Amino acid sequence: MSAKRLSIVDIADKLNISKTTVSFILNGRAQEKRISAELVERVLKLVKEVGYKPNSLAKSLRTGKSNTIGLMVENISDPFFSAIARLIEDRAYKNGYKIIYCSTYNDTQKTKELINMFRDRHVDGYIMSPPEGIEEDITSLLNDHMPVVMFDRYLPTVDTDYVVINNQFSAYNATQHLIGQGYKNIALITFFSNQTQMADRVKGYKMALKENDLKPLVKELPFTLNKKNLIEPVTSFLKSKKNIDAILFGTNHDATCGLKVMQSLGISIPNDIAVVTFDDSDAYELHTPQITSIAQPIEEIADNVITILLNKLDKKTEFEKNQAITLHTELIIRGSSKSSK
Amino acid sequence: MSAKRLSIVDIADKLNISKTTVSFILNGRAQEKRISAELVERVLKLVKEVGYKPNSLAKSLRTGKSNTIGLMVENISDPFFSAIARLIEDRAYKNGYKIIYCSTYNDTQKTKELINMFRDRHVDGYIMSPPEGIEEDITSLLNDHMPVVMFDRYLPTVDTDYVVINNQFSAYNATQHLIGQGYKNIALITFFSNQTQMADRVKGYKMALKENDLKPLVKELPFTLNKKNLIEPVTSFLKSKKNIDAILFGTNHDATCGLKVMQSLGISIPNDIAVVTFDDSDAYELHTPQITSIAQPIEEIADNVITILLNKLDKKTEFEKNQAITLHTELIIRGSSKSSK
DNA sequence: ATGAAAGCGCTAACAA
DNA sequence: TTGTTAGCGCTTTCAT
Repeated sequence: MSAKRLSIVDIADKLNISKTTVSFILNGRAQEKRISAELVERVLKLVKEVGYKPNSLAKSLRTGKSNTIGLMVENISDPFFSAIARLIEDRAYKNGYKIIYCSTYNDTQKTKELINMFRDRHVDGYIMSPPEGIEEDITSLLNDHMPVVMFDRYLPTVDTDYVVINNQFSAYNATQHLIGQGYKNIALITFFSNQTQMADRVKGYKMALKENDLKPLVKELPFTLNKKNLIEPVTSFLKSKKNIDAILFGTNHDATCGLKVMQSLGISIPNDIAVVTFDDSDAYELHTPQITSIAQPIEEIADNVITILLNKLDKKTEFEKNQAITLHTELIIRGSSKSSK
Repeated sequence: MSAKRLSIVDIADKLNISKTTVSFILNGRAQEKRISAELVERVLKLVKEVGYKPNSLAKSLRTGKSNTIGLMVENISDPFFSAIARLIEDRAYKNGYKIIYCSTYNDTQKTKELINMFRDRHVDGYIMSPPEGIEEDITSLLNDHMPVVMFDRYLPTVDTDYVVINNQFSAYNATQHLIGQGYKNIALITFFSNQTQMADRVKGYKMALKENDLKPLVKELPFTLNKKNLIEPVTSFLKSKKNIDAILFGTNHDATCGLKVMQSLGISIPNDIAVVTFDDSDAYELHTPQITSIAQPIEEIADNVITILLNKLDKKTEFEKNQAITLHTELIIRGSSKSSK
């Protein structure tokens, strides 16, 4: 067992032909090179017989193409990102691409290093939910003609393809819904960031309030992997703001934590406080009462992202206009935001 | 911008030395090769200045090492697996390894192909939660001296390292807990598989019942990504078995689905039916009542897995005994399994 | 219609 | 102490 791995030369030698010929045949250029059908057949047969597989490293070194996509998400263990990752992975593999992935944890420095690693490994394209402060690195990537597709958020000063949702309207719409149900003291609890998606959510929320002459109240949380770190700030916030009658959560992470706090404080939903959150999840459907959520079109997001990237990867002509795709969310109204008044 | 990427020769030329010297210095063999500290300094300075990065493909081609780990999980969007993936990824990157990952969906054929892809890409080691029927492929990997670490389950007929939990005892213990609370008609609802973890869970469940002269009732579900496919079988099962007073779910996937069905059927927990499930999750803590769960030691699992693999990767001497690590779960008793009698 | 040979960027045995 | 050189396995130009 474990015989030395065969190389293209071995194949060529066994058939007493040159490795060039084998290479042409294996790369589907037999026609073009007018290699006899008979020879093609023999080569293919032997290849199958001995289970020869070209060494992809050598191939990559030579061609400069690695058939690898670098996928950088905020956190692979977040349900939103892992769902997207799974769908992207599927399509990528089906198209002959492998995925190298990593989580950025919104850490700029870490992301810079990761980009370097990816670059170093000659990934053919990048998919990322970028943290702030890496505009330069991305620009440098683009200058090297690397395709980069962003999702969930984008960098306003960098011209790339991206796929996002209509964050501002989604937040606006959700807030209007709460207002329509008679709530007047609506807080927004969200992790703090200048990233576009967050900025837009805050904007939409404030706009709805303004239109109704209500006062915004935003509680910004730090970005943290550990929900435990959020318990304390959320608890003290809820304890100090007794007049809040509704909350909009900016992400599922924030909401899950917020719900736990409300549970432990004995706050009744929606009687004491109504709840709406970004991102849907089984947990919200199972919750009593069920939680109203702003559901992102996960499949559509993943689909658009990978389609755009595969397209760019296909064409030599990479001088197409970049695409900015904005998808729509669905406000799923459930018990947590029904008026109790 | 986007100047042609520098190679080691460029560095050597600029300094009028040979690329060998540069290579030695960059690989920390300057001492050993007694290269003058002064030269080392000059090289390092230039390298930093121009931002030279060795081409890792070329390096891999030459050394046969890719500094890549292949990670194959059942489904990256499952919270259990994505949590493990995140932790493994972290440690891997900290140790200079990248991760190529994929989801197997328990599909044997797909997994075979993926193993070939990984092998093709010269990953240095494998981490996987293996589906059934790939014993041969793994054996072949082992014969080629590739380190393979399994987790969540293992293949009884293949001698590899693996990290699992004490499934049988965990199921036994949970079932005993239900019995202790006075429940007598305890069903096990789980996705069907001959994989070790599932077989052991069923075994533990049955053993507890037998000890108490109770009758087992196992509802096997198909493996499916889409929870919708489980709704129907679970619903009809619950409708037809009116005398069930408690359920043990085999995975979080099954439980989440089961809870939805119970919700829609208006089954009260624990009054009508008590519930315990494998795998803990925020959703269960948020559920009303909170769901008793068998919590797996995620950090410990990930930690052991990656530690074992990194060790193997480090040593040239790979002829150490394989490790079989069995970790313990924690039965977190909550409202869903408290006696109502 | 097929082959020889150069070279992708790197490491390491061997020379000097 | 440093350099020469032969590959790793593949693609591709240029010959034949």
